[in-house]
Amino acid sequence: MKTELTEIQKKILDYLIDQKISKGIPPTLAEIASHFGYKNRATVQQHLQAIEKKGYIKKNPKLSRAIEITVEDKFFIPRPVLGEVAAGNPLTIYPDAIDTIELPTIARMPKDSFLLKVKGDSLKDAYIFSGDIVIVNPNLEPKNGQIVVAILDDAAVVKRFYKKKNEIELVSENPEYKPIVIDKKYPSFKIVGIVVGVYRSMSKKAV
Amino acid sequence: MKTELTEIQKKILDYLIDQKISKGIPPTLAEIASHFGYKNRATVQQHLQAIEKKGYIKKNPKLSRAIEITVEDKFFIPRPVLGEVAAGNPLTIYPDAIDTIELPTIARMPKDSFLLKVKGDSLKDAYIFSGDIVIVNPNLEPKNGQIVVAILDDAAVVKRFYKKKNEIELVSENPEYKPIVIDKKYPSFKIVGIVVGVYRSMSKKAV
DNA sequence: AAGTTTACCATACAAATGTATGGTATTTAG
DNA sequence: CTAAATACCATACATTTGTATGGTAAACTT
Repeated sequence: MKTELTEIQKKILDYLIDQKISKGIPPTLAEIASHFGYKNRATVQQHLQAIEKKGYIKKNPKLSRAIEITVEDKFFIPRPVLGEVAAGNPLTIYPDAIDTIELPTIARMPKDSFLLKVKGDSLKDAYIFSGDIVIVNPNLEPKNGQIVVAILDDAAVVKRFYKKKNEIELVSENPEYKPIVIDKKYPSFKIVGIVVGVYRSMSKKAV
Repeated sequence: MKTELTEIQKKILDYLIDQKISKGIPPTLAEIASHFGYKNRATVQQHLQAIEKKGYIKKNPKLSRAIEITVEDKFFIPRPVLGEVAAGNPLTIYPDAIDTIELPTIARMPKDSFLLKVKGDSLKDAYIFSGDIVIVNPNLEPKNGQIVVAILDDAAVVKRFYKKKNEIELVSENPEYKPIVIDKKYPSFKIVGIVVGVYRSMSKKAV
């Protein structure tokens, strides 16, 4: 029953998905109409009916915002990964998203936190591997022993954090890499955030 | 400004969060009222006002379902972990939740999927370790090479799945453990679901 | 040329929704 | 004891929302 969508229908479906990611809730007919410049909701209504007929969404009648997205392959939603971060030697951070990963379900990012893809194996004894996605929270104070993301001379690293008297030590879990020691006042050093979780998608294929 | 919530207010906030996770959208006043057995929406309305006053939510006036959860420390949402699952030798599965973990909202799970805590190290070469939380989707067909959760004689295991002619082979990544071979018709064997993701919380303290 | 699909508009309406106001009973704080 | 906070109820009302119906115009079948 799944026919192709027309261009406009595709745009509306994209908008539905986009809203569910960014706002957390699907829009109302009025909001869709306003976004696309339609002067009344009936137009949207008819588009939604067409999209539903083609099997991409399911509407719960009478209830507001009750648009369910039923497309199987939209189950996983691409989210931008802001950059790669080196667990071993520093890597340059990318200005924009370099990649997207498929995070399960239509989910909202925790406020203010972001994702980084780890490259390198220096944290392998902390069970973080190349390709893993770390969830970074920039609003927490790092404590000794926690794993942090830091910027050092325009490159980003993921290391375990230790605060000393006048300096900060960033150590790798992997003994092959030596600790980085930075003076606290070193200008081009900044803690980006602490790693609050590690996520790895297994959906595509086996490792 | 963040005063303590009363018991009932806490329950309502929990319900809001829960609905946002499971249904994807916040409930309407009527839905909340019906869930708690209130005979009219005004009661809910007053509770929401109280919760908003205490700074836990933010309401967008006039709009339906426009309840935003603003609690910073609700960054992580408690989710029940349904049981432990053995990566090495089979472990008994628990009927009810054995634990809750704080799952970041980004790693939110596809509908119907659930969490299991891995115990044992037989999958350590697939980078899954004891204590990790696996996200299990019961609605996907397992393909060869994927990591699945299976029930075998009332115990659950996490293994890599291989389908043969008349039997199914469940292999560990760790060479110390031997593959389990099951006849396809073996009665007390069932694939529970496939592992779509692995999550590990790093927030509490360093490993 | 006639019919179908697509893409809009306008109007109308019932139900859902949020909100305002006032009331009662119980508990808690001063 | 009095006042305030809490936890409900009832009623009322303006919007919002979803939906039904009918109409116009362009594009594309057949």
